[in-house]
Amino acid sequence: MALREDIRPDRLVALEEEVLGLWASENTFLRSLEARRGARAFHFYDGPPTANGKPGMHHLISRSIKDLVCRWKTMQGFYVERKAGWDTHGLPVEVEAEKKLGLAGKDAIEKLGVAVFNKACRESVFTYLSAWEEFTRRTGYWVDLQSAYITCSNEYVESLWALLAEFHRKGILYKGHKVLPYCPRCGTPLSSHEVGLGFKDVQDPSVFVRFRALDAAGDDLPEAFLVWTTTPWTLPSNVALAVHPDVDYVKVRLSEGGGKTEVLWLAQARLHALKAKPDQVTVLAQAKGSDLVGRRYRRLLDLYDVAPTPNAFTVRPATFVTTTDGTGIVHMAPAYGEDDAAVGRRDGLPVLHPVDARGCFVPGPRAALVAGKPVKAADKDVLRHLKEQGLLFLQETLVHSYPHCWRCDTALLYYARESWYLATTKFRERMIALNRQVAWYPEATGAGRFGQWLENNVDWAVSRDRYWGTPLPVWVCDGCKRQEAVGSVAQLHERGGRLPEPLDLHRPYVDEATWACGAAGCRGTMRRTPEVVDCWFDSGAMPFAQWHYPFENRDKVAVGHPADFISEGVDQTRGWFYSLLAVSTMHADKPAYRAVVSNDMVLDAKGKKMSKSRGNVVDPMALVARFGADASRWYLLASRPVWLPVRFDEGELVELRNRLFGTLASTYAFFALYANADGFDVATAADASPARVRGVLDRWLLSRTHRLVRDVTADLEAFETSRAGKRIADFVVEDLSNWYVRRNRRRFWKGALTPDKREGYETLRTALLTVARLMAPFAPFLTDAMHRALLGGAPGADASVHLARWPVADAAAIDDALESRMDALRTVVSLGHAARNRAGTKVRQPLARLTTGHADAGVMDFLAAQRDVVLDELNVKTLDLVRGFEASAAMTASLNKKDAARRLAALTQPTEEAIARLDAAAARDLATRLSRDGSARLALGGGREAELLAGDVRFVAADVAGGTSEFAAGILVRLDTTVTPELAAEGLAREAVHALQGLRKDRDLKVTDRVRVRWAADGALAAALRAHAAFAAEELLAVELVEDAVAASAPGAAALEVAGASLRVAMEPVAR
RNA sequence: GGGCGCAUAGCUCAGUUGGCUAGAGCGCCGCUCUGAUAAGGCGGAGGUCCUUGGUUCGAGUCCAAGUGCGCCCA
Repeated sequence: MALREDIRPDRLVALEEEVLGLWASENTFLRSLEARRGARAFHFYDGPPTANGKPGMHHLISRSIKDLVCRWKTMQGFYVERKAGWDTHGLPVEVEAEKKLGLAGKDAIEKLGVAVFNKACRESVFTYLSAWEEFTRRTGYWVDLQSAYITCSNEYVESLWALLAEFHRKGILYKGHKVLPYCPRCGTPLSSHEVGLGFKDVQDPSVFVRFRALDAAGDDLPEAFLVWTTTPWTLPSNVALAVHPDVDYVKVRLSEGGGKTEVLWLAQARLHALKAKPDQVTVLAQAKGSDLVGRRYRRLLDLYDVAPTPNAFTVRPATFVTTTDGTGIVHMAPAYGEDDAAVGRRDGLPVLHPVDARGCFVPGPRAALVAGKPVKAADKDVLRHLKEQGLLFLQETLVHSYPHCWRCDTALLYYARESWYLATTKFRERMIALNRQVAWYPEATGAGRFGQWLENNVDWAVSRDRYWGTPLPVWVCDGCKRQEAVGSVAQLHERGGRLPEPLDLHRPYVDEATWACGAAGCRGTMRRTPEVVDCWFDSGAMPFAQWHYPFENRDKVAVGHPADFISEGVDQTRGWFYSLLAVSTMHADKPAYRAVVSNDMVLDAKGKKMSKSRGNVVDPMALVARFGADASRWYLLASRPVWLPVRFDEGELVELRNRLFGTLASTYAFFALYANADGFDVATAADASPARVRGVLDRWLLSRTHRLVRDVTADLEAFETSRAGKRIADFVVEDLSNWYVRRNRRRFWKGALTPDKREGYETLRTALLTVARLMAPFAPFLTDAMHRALLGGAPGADASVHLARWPVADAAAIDDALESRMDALRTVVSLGHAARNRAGTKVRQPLARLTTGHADAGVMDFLAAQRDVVLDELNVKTLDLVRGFEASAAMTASLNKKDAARRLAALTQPTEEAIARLDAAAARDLATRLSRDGSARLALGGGREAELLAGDVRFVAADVAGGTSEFAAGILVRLDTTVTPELAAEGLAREAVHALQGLRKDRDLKVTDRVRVRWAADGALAAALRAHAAFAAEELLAVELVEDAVAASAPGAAALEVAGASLRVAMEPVAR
């Protein structure tokens, strides 16, 4: 069966469409799964994208990684289930719906009705569903969309309820306070995204305040804690101080002018904050922060009542305290700082929040100082008061970046609000331990960014005061405040909660389910707390919820959790990567994944983030339509490690398509063309192996192929996709195309299908098949077309590369010696070209002699055996191999530091200098001694001496003689550039053949077409053609080549110019 | 402001445990080859390996500080 010949560089995109058609009609993806059913599973979790935005480049890169790994593992024999998912809840969906409905703010939503609003949210969720489906199909991302999990489905929500109810039962889910950025003018909290829009440099007070220390009995001590703040208005709400437990603190006596002294505590590293001269400061005592924990102090400002708790107005430990500014002692107001609130929750501190929704202090019996004032305006009143009380140590101003409302430019305040939390801090040590079991790529993200984040873990604020999300399944009694978590629809029904049909586990329907509290003496009603769940909880729970666990599929979760592999962008570090780990740790005390690859961003060519406002967004579908999914995927996977940012540059994509995919396709096309011409039938071809193949070039290519298999497999095991990709590209371009095929052109072109030629075809076919398999996970389209063709093009899907097994390297096929000898041969050829170039002699002009030599006997023998390759490549008549030839050149020597330096150590540099000083004769003498004795001593001066071994010194030709010699890599080449009349005639004949080949090409003759040629010329050209008629006829596939007068009107007539002379020809194809 | 990462030729990137006389591809200039190729070959121009200091016989590589950029967080 003939090989198809239309796999060509110019048809790459068309081939992709064709392959997509095959996959659709043959169900190749499902077949690839079926073929592995029952095999060992490789578990993969797909992070859910949200379908109410269009797919972008960042989706293409992370999906390319996922697809690569899943296809590769499938080829390795694993069963890799790929269940898709859709993220459907959350604020972005609500904002979209608000826009669509023309609503502004929560009041408008409530007025319209939550039912109508959530209906709009649900409808908007899949706005771009078809775009996503087409993106998935066209880019070759193999994922099961049919069984995709959808986070807003009743089943999914019910699974979340089960988890949340479990957490509530275990005491992990609780109600507390959360500090949110809040605009006092607009009266609304802002999301972190909105906060990011409004940072401005502002001038704020920077003040140091004395907190008077008390002893255990509550009596004043003659010392104070020195504390720094930029928000004096929060001082009335102070309830504790914080120190870092591991930081060194000192108690110092500070002498001011006039014999005044005072005693202060602060961090040793912050002593300079006192702005005192060294002789004014005496250290009285030293303590770790942990030693100070529990110390009491006198309340700074007693403006508002507060219910004291045991830890109130004491020193607390907190690792967020730094010594980069301030005093290392931090004032804590849990109502106004998230760090403060976290410590407050941990240590049971009261929350003092005397500020109203407009940002003004509330009235109070002792609060005249600030009551009714906007908080920022109260700063100066607070400071004046502290100064009067002698509590203000130092007052300055500071310019720093502070968030402002992006709408009205008001400085934001951080306010405490009620919120539900997951007590992740209780699991911090477990999460850290479990994270250590995870293989992170790159490693630094796991240990660094993620590890640090875990170290500083705070409880997860898991509720949102919104509408479109998983309803928090906690019902609270409006009488006795008793809480009940509901873990399933059935439980809800058991309690008497009723839900309207059809079932929809969302607001407002779930809110309608109520029942009598029933607690002793309570006549209250159980009502659902109105919050919905942070959508990160949705995605973090997907290992369980995607299977409607624990209601169904317990067995699947038992074996499929944790996943073997997940991958997303690095921006998910604190998103999905965290929520997965947190939920898995709390529920199952397991990590959620064993290996995670986090890719970096796709930036524009200038290194700027792609954004709509900048107008530099690249549409992945447009890219794929122009350059193909193969090239686009390869570019993202292999242009650099995926965990570095990509600067997307179209020019590089063009280069990649041309160099790698163009070369591969044309290598295939070359094979198909000649194999078909010879009637070589791939369907009956055997796989080539070194044991079967006699040709050196064939054995060499197979050695390179097996080495490639070995190295690429190792690269992929380490998720080093770029390393693997570069190896493959180098192999395809350098080894396969630029050497093997180039060297085999004549072998395949000439003559009939000899056994040797068959071996060549089989070798090339094996190499192409292997490369197709190695490349298939990266570039699934072209490789599949090639693979099917190379297996004979028989109908049926089994020939798909995606059903093939990943190649296994045969160590016995890897021949180091052969490969290094071939390198030497290629060096000889390369040097020969350089010599010709320098001499200004075209390769078409034959030359008589090339002389070369090499110290290694194996290389010499190889060069002798392969002399025809050299002669052909360089168009010379004879190759002289001279042993020791390189020694005849004038030489300089240099120290091979890599090998010698470790042994020579401190003598390295003197030795290097001594060797560099050797003249040509001394260098040759050293070379002689080293090659004869294997070692030599070299005097270094100063009575020192270096012992050198044979490999320690490199010898380099110092002086290349004229334009005829070249030297590199231990090989010297000398070219005899004399052109005798005979050689000139042959050169001329070749010029004529070249011109006639051009004519064949111009006439669109097939490579295999025979021709009949008549020609006429004068002088040297005529003589040359007569002398080399047989050669010319063979090259031209001329059945007849006769010298005869050619009339311009003759059929197939043309006038050519050859080396300045005129050649008239008539060329006609011969009907076969 | 904090954490993490990155910084090597005009561009994109290699550079493994320190041994470098710093490489590749593209682009540029010159020459050349070609009946597989959107290619290939040979040569050339182009580098304070971000800066400063340190460790070492020796630093692109290790350490410290700084600068710039990116991401995440505040």
